[in-house]
Amino acid sequence: MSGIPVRPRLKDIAAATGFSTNTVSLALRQSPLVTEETRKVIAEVARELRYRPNEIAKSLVQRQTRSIGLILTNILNPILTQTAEAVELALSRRGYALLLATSSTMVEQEKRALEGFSGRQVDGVLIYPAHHGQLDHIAGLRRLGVPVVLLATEGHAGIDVVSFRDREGAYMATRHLLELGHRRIGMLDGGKPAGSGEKSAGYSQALAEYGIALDPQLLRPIGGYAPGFGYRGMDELMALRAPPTAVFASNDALAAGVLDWCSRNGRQVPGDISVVGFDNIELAAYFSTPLTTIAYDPQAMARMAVERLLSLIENGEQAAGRPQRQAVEPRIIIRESTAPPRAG
Amino acid sequence: MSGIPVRPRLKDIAAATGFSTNTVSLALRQSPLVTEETRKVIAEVARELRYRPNEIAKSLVQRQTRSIGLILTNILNPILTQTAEAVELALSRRGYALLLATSSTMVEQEKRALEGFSGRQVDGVLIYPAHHGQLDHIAGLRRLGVPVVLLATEGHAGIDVVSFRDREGAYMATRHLLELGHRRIGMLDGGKPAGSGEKSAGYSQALAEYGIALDPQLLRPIGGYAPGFGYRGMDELMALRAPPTAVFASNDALAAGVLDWCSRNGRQVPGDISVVGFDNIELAAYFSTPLTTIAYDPQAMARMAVERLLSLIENGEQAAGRPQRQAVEPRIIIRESTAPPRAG
DNA sequence: TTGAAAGCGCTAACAC
DNA sequence: GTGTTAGCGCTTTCAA
Repeated sequence: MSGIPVRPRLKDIAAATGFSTNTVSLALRQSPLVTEETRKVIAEVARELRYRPNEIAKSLVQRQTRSIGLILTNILNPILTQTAEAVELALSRRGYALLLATSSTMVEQEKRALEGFSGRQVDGVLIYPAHHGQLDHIAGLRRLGVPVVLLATEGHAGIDVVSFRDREGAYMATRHLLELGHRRIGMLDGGKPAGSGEKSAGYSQALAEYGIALDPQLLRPIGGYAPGFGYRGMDELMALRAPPTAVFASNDALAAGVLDWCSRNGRQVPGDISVVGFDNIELAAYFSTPLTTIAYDPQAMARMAVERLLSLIENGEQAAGRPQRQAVEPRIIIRESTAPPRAG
Repeated sequence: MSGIPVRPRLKDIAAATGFSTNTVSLALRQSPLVTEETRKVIAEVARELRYRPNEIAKSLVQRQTRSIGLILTNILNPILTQTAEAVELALSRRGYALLLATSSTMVEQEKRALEGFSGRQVDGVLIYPAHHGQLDHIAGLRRLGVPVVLLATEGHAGIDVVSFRDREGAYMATRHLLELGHRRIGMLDGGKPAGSGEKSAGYSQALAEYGIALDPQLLRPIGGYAPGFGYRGMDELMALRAPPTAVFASNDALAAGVLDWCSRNGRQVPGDISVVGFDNIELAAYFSTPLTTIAYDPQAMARMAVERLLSLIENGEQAAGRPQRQAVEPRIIIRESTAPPRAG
């Protein structure tokens, strides 16, 4: 019977072929320094032994792991899921491995994940930060020589960023409703640090351009992005003395809750109430009323971010000059959930 | 100004404190062999230098990386997304890092990912296989000494598995429709190797128990899981001479397409047609008609799988005895999309 | 209680 | 063309 299935090392191939480990190493890496013939012999034995190089050992000497770390707040958000998938694809195409961690939107957990990555010597980090206000620990990583690219709504001094313009997206959504003639427009903001978000800023900006004063009762922080929050938000919004004729929900799941509220309370969409979502999840086109929403291209975003990160890694980070900011533009997808308000 | 921000090594701390690298290593790992006092001195300097151990070097000598690899077919499937998230959580709690790869349901890509993991010396692998029929390369890994746990519908000789019973879930869905009185029940099967799946087996079994012959026209492989496939599947199904009174869609996205077809073609759900989905995605409760569907607990599944994998890793794999099979039971969530067929 | 030496599996520099 | 030597940053004997 054959030997114990221990992982063979270069040394084992060397012993079996009579060459030195160095020659074996060279041969296996297709070095032109090695004869065609020796290479064949060595390759053959390597195959027989099922040799697989130990990347850990390689990493130690080469001081690079060909792995990058990705930190997301959570993977459940469809936009982040798509981003993760696209990042993985782009990375594996380039021969990089992906280490994944989640922060649960907590800076402490984010820090821990970052330290873990750093200890594991990742060549770079892609991060969707837990809080846009607290980026210093990330900048610190960067200063330590680890290339970092932010996936975020805003930038930060000293760090590269690929941003999806939440603010502009929200602006487009609100503006669309304004152009249809709506003047009382509610917004359901699922963001955690309530109201502080980019989306509410875009909403406010659009209103301001139309000379409409911001009614704080219409801008509701609801504390979460699940459909149930949207449903409850509608309860509040529609209980107002002057309820809105249109609602901008800060993501599509919320909008699903809004649509559900409408159908359970006998309101037509878009007849009685117009609804705009955010994210353009796959199912948005299949809601009870196909949803008008804001779309990004998370794939494009992921590609840009990976591209930039790998260039920072491979062309020397500092050499790449000052931090670069790129953005993917949102666009509005108009479906059937928006229409002019009922006359009168 | 302070020095260059190079990553300090044990040696640097040794030089700074006057102790040997060995003592520093011991001290930093809280060895009782080292004096309280020396430990303090060393810890202090380590802090000042912002020392972080190089896990790669540690891995090389300890022959373990404290990382595990997770291979999924894709992350977009909500069930897999939830699984990935739960796996990440469970793992990070235990101090393990997660390497993530996707196979795109292609065995070749799966093999490549597996080799990548193996080269990177992961301590174990969790895998949702691309094809249940082709598991030999995975068993091979296992034989190489790498602990593996399958996330799958079926088991395989020689590999541990945590299975979600697709077959049983489909059986429950179909049985529910039969109990309501439906006798012509269509099934839309999104699975890739058409019709070969566990779900269609469960469907057939339920029919058989009711003495209903399988009508091949009613069991439609549709080639994908996106809502559009469900829509087109309905086009076919309802064009039959004897169309079904109920439809079992093999996932919830498909069911969304089915509901859409019904609303666009003037059929009431559940009045004219009953619909059952599969997966119980968050939005299923918010579809135009809240969807009756089959639910798992992906979190429980992930926990079981991680638990088992870590026990294989930490208690010595072979020692753990013969491969263990565990399963999470599906359950049916009855909402508003199913009802008895119209009389006559 | 601390230090010296060896070695994890590999690549890189330099001989020959 | 191929072999020898050293060393990546750490842990692990084994001495002292």
